[in-house]
Amino acid sequence: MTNKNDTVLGHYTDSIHYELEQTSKLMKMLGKQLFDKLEIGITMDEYAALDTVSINAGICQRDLAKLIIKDRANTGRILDSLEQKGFITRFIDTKNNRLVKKMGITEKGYEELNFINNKIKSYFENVTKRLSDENVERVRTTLKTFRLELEQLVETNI
Amino acid sequence: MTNKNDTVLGHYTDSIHYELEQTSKLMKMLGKQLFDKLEIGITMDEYAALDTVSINAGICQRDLAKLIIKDRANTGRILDSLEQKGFITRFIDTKNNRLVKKMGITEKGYEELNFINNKIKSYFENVTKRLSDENVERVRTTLKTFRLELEQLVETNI
DNA sequence: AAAAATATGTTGCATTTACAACAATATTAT
DNA sequence: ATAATATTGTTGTAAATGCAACATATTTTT
Repeated sequence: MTNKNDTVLGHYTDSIHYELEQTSKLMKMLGKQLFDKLEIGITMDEYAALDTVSINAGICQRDLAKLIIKDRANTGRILDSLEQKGFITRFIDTKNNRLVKKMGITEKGYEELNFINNKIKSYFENVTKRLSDENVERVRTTLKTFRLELEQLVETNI
Repeated sequence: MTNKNDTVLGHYTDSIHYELEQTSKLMKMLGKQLFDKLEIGITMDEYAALDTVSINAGICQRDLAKLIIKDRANTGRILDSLEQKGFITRFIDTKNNRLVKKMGITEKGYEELNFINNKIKSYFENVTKRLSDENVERVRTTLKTFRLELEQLVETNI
C-alpha cells in the first residue's frame, strides 16, 4: 500500500528529528540505568546542574535554567535538592539591579562531582567507542549550530 | 575557582550528551508550538506513530513501540486515540503463533497525514536551512550509528 | 507620580510519562 | 502432564514535567 507522499516527503523514521529524539531518549535511559547501577545518590538532572554550576560560579537560577533548558520551576526544585544535600550554596545577590538567587558549588559538591565523574567515565567512553573522535566532534558542533538555530525559532519562555 | 578535573574530564555543557538532549528538547518544543499554532488536531507523538504505521502496514503494537521508542502502555494509549479518531484500524492476528494486535492506516488517516505534512513542511525546512544538506545527512547517519550502539547497551524493556 | 510592563523565583495543579502488576496465551523445562 | 518461563497487551499508580498564577521588586511608559 503506498500513496504519492511516500515519494514527495520523507518519513518520520528517516528524519533527523527522529534520530535526534530516539538517540537522546536512549542516552537518557542509559544514564539513568548507569546511575542506578552505580548507586549514585543524585539524578542525572542534578548531576548536570551540579556540573554546570561548577564551571559557572555565581550564576543565577534563571541563567542556569537557560543552560540546562529546564523551566524556572523545575530548576528551582533541582537546586533545592542539591542545596539540601550540601552540594551547592545559594545566596541572594543582584544582577542588573535585580535581586536574584546566585549559587556556587561547595567542597562537598566538588567531591561528589569528582566521585561521579570517575565512576561514570569509562561507561560513557564505551558508548562512543564505535565512533571516531572526529565524528563525535563533528556531530557535536553541527548539533550546536542546529540548536542555536532552534533557539531563535522556539519560544522558550524560561 | 578551579579543580583538577576541569582539565581531566570534559564538562556536561561541552558533551555530545548535552547537545543531543538540548537539541532534541528544543525540537520537541518547536514541534509542539507548531502543532498548536497550525491547529493540528493530533499530538506530535500521534503524528509520529501515524506516519510510522503508514509505512509499516500490519505492524503489531510492540514492534511499533520499539520503532518509536515508547513503552507498550503509552504506545497502546496513542493508538487508542488514533483509532478513536478513525485514522487507524486495529485487528487481531498472530505473529509467531501468538495473538497480537496489528494495525493499518485508514483512508482518513492518509488524508490527515498528507494534510499535516503539507502544513508543516515549510516550517521544518526552515529549521535546517542554515545547515547544508550534507551536514544534515552526515549528522543523521552518525546519530543512527550512535543510536544502534546505544540500543545494544540500554535495557529498553519494551 | 501613577500605571504598566519586565525580571526573578515559588507554588499548585494538570498532564505526561515511567513502571510495576496483571491477564491471557504460548512455549519450554522438569 | 505440570510447572515455569516468555510474549503481548492493558490497567493502575507514582513520579516527572510543563504551565499558569502568584509574590516581590524594578524598570519603563504615560
